[in-house]
Amino acid sequence: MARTGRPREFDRDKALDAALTLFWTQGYEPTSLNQLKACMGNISPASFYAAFGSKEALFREVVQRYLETYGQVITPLWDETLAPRNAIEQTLRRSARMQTTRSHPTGCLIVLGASNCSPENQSVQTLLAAERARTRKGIKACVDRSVANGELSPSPATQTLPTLFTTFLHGMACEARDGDRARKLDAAITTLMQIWDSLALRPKSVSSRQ
Amino acid sequence: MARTGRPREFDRDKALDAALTLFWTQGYEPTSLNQLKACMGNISPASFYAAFGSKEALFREVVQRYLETYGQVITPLWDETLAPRNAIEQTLRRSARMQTTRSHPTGCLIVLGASNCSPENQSVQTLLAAERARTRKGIKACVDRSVANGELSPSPATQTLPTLFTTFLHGMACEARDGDRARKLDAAITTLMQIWDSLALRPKSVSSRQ
DNA sequence: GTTGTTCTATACTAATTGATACGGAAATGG
DNA sequence: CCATTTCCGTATCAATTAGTATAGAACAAC
Repeated sequence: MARTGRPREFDRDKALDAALTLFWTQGYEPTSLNQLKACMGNISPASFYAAFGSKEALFREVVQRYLETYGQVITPLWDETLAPRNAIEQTLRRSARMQTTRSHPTGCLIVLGASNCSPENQSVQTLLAAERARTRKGIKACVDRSVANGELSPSPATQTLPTLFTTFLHGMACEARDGDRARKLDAAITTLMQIWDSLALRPKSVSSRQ
Repeated sequence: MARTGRPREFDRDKALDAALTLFWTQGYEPTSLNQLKACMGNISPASFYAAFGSKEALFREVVQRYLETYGQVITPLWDETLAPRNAIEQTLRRSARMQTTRSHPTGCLIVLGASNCSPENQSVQTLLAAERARTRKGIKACVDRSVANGELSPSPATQTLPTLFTTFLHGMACEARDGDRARKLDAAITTLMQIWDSLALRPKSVSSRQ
């Protein structure tokens, strides 16, 4: 459907990607509209608000794009064709690699994107907290699935696994931001996964290094 | 030594504590001078700058105070009278409890205090990164010490332990901020420490729950 | 009580924040 | 060509940012 009127002069998609990079680097609040407009191709305030509505609306769109691209590293959590152990291991390894890759900002936008917020931006903080809760739930579902299929016993130790893996996953955001490389985190993941094996009644899946 | 002149009307120490709480909750950048002055007892701008110099100088003082109080939970790392395994376990358990205690903000100021920063405040970010590096070094020293005394073998798996524990430690800041309670993290720590035991050649220290 | 010192209150600075108003430019559809 | 639609550039908004200037108030020492 052809739209009438003067066409937009900048590439909305590229502008969104540029905003994603800036928000990922600095976080929500410290990123000013001036910086955003500059990195989006020196667009005017009018163009900005016409195309994206507001700073918060842009951020929400940025988070959405992040989840659809970089954030895909954690989708194994919801892939029931994968053995639960493998799903978690893949999630950790792919996150480690993604968060340490230098062709884009390091760390995780969902963990670090709005970690410093004044009260008036609590909605933004809540947005990311909800995503983290979703991840937590995905990890727990994998462990539950493994208990259900008899690989893991429903022991107290098993019940600590979701927190253990989630805490490590979120901690990688800090380590990646501080300069840790993929290889280092990946090696730690290998050691971490041994906990699973030590709790397994009967091994159902083998370790895979993608 | 008695100082001449009009004495200060507010309690500098209490004001510093109030600033600590505010910075801990919101982080460095989103915390405005107006908020600070308000929570410090509605002190005037003149009083603020006379007593603390600048926002950044206040933050540095706040970090110092944090390290001298709440941050003391990680001092076992440098206590060579403790068995290395015990030092790390104590550090994790005490951090978990401290970060989840509700009589003050949750999470860790060193991890979360300046995670969102614009370029002009990079010095603040660097300040906290240096502290995290110090922690990382302390954890590694414990593992090295354990290898040196023959408890752990210098295997590849052993060499991943510092990253493993550090990542988990820093990850707790996120989990605590998201509402996890001490008991939950503490249980995960119990499971995490089993990795150490599985790598130990000969157990030299027993698990302690403070 | 006077002097000297250090505090506080008020007003203010220049710069920046996120967001708008408005007029003109540039395209489409007829 | 014209009419309509949409976008862009500029100027601007009120509010807030970190930080100061100035004048006077409140204490100590003498």
